[in-house]
Amino acid sequence: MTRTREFDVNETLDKAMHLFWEKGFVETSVRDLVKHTGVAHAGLYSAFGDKESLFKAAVKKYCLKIADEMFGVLDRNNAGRAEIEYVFELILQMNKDGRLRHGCMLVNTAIEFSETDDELKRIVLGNFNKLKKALSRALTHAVAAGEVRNDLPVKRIAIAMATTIHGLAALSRAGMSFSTIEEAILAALEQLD
Amino acid sequence: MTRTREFDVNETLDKAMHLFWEKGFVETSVRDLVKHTGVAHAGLYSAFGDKESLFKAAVKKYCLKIADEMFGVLDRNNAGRAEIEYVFELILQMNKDGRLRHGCMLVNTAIEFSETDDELKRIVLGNFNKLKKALSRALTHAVAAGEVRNDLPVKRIAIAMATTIHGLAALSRAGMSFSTIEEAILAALEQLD
DNA sequence: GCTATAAAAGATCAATTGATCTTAAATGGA
DNA sequence: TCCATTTAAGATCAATTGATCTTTTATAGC
Repeated sequence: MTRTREFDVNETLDKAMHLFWEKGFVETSVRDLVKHTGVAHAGLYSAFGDKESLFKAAVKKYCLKIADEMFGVLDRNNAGRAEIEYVFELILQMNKDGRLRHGCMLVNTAIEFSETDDELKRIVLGNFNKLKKALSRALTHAVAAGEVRNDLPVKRIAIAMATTIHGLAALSRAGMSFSTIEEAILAALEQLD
Repeated sequence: MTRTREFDVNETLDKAMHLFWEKGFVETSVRDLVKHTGVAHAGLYSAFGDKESLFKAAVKKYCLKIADEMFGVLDRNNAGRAEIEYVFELILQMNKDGRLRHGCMLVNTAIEFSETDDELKRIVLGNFNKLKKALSRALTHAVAAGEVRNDLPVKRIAIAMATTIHGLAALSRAGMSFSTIEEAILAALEQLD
C-alpha cells in the first residue's frame, strides 16, 4: 500500500558512520551525509530522525561492528596471552593498512562530545571499561596458565593496556609513524614478562 | 598620535587559549571569544588576524605555557628518574585539581585538525617527539645512574610513556575516574623496575 | 485502473557563522 | 585647540547550517 524504501538502512548507517568517523559531528553537514550516502535529506530524516540521532546510531554501530571486531576475541571462553597479542597485532595491522587512519571513533567522540553529551560520555566510558574487563579476564587466564609473569598486577596492567590503546588511537589519527606505533605496542606486550 | 589599545594582548590570548582548549575550534564562535575575553570583535581581528590565526597563536601559547610547565623539568641538565616521577605525579595532581579536565589541547587539536591542517599536525607531532626525546634523555641518565633496571630499552619505554601520557589526556577529557588514571600512571612507572 | 500512502527530490526556512563595514571615541603631536 | 590616526562598538554581510515544507513519483490493496 506504500512505496518501498529504495535505500538499505543498514548500509546507509554504515556509510554515515564512516563519514562521522573521519570528520566528526560538527564538521559533517547534512549535505555531506546526503552526498556521501546517496540518500536524500528527507530519507535520512525519516529513517534516523535528526542529525544527532543519526550520529548516536552511528556510534552504537561502531561499537558493535568495529570495536567488537577488534576486541571481541578477548571475550572467548579461555582467552589468554595469545588473544591479547592478537589484539595488538591487529592494531598494528590496521595501522599499516589504513583502517585506523582516522583513529578510533569513540576516542574522537570523547574529545568532541564527552563534556557536552552525557549519553555519548557514558558510551565512551562504558567501552573503555568493557575493554579493561576483557583484558583483565584474559590476563587472569594468562597468569593461571603461566603464560606471563606470575606476580603480574592484573587490574593495573589491564588499565595500562587500555590506556595505551586509547593513546595509540589518538596518535594514529595524528599521523604518527608506523615504527613509533610499533614500539609502543612492543613495550605494552613486554610488560607481561 | 594614536589611541592606545585598552586590552592586554597576552592576557587576551591566554583567555582565548583556555576557551579553545575547552571547546575546540569549530565549537568556539567569534562571539564566544568576544564574550569570554571581553575584547570587541574588531579588537581581536586587528590584534590576531582571523579566527584561525588566533587559534594557532593559542596552540603555540599552550605549547610554551602548559606543555613546558608540565615537561620542562625533563630538560634539566641531569634529569633522571626523579624528574620522570615528578612529571607523572604532576599529571596526577592536575587531574585531581581539575587542570586536565579538558584534556590536553594538543591531543584535542590532533583529533580535530591533524587531517585537515598540516601546520597544526606538525605542531602536534613535533611536541610528541619533543616529549619522547626528553623522556629518552632522562631515561638514559637514569640507566647510567642505576636508578632503573639496567637492561631498560630506553627509546621504547620513552615512546610507551609518551603514548600513555597522550592516552591519559584523552581519558581525562572523557571524565575517567581518578583511580583509573592513577593505576595507569603506576603501571607506567613500574616499567622502570 | 484507481486511490491512499509514503518515499524521493530539492526548494526553502530561520538561525548562526566568520568576516567586514560604519560610526563614534580616544589619543598625542603640531 | 585641532586633526590625523587608531581603537572600540556593534550593525551588517554573504555563506552555511540543520530542519521543514512542497511537489512529484512509486507502491500495493481494492
